[in-house]
Amino acid sequence: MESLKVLVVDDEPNIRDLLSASLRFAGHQVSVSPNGTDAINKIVELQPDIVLLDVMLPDISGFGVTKKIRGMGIETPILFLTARDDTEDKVAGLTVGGDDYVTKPFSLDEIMARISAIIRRTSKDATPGSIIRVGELEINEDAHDVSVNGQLVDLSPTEYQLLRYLATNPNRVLTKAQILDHVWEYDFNGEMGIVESYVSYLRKKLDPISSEPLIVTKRGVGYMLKGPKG
Amino acid sequence: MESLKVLVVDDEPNIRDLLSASLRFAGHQVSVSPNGTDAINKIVELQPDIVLLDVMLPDISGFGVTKKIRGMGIETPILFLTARDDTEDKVAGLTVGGDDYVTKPFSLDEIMARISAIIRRTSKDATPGSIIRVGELEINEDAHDVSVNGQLVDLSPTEYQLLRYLATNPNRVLTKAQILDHVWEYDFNGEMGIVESYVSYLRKKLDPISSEPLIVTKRGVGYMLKGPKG
DNA sequence: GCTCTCTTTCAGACAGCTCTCAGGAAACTA
DNA sequence: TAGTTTCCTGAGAGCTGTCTGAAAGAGAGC
Repeated sequence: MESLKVLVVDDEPNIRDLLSASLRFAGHQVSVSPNGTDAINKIVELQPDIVLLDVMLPDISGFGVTKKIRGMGIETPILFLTARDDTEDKVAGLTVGGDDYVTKPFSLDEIMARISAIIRRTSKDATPGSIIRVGELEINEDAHDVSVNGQLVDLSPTEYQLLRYLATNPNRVLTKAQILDHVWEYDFNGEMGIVESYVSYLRKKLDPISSEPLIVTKRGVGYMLKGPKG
Repeated sequence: MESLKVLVVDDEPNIRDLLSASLRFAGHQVSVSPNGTDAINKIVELQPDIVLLDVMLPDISGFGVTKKIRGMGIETPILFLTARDDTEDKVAGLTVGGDDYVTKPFSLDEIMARISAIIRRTSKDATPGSIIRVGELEINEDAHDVSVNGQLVDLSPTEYQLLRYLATNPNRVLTKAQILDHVWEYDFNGEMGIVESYVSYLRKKLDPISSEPLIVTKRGVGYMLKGPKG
């Protein structure tokens, strides 16, 4: 994914920092905004490629912001951030066009995946296949499908996300802390043992099909997905 | 690695001295700070390339310092220093963006490796491969892999660190004391015999593959990794 | 309501690692 | 050559990190 102009709109500083740090690290130009009116100004002024927009804002709601800028003829795609218990149907109606939403608390990897998906859909010409291939492994992000040597593997949501994160960093050791930060929700309060458990689950499903173990343990460091060449 | 501006923030003078001495020796410009408020001032004033930040400070915690400077739009990467028994969930969240952490007690070589890694990741343009090559030896820092003449060698964490330290100083004799200081944690209380043991382990694994002994003993002085020339 | 799946925690088993020690080899010294 | 120092390496005790099955809890769907 090339460098994008991203606007992050949220009234919670923690969320803003988390998102802006991650997005900047991913190579994007990030601006932040704490409320609706400021967001509208920044959208008009900066013309971002995508807006991460909290629905619950102190002044104008995220919906209001959307209505306003759409009224101005601005078609910037929006990724809404909503609380989990917000009535989903209200949000669902807003995902027409290029828009989408994630519920709080989210995981970083989920946000990144959604952004990629939106950009992929809205950029007409380029259709950079949404397929991640690492050796015998193939992940189809559109279909949420995983196959090894052409054979489909049924994964739970968390298993899928974990594998996806590993697959986007092949031949690179990822610490349990990194995995926890990217795959689990940001308010997850548990221990790293859960990463071990899920790696174990993945291995049990993948290794019987693959010709050699895909996930290798680097003792004292972390885990690594083994790609075709070192 | 070129010369960097580094700020070391820790309330323990011993740690400050240890780190600043090593970093200066490595050619960096080092400033130190004993607490959070002073650290914030110095970060704003000096604009360091990287901050080594103890989490446990007498006034503001390392997290507080981070929040403050991030709020000012300062994106300097941070390497956190945390106690090993801090509940790990507190640490989670630190590996997003360019930041990272090490647990106390650490080894100097680990600190240096982390700094290199952070700088490598955050400097967009230059991607100086994370591969150390010395003669027939090749160390892939991303994969934590070691190979001799293309053949993979399986090393324990300590063996890896020792070899890495030797490989970053090829054709240069390193005393056992130096090795102990760099590879083992700073509160290690044992004898230098352990260096001999680990050199022995390494030789047993490397020499059967290499065409000539890689690690040579300089009797009465220390050990040296033999590079292609000299 | 019930069932089923998924998530998360936990504890036992186990392999691998760290570190010490001691006997013996090798290399200097005189 | 004999004595002394330094280094090498095998053996082993204890520890740590990892794996995995079991089981409780949460949530979705019927």
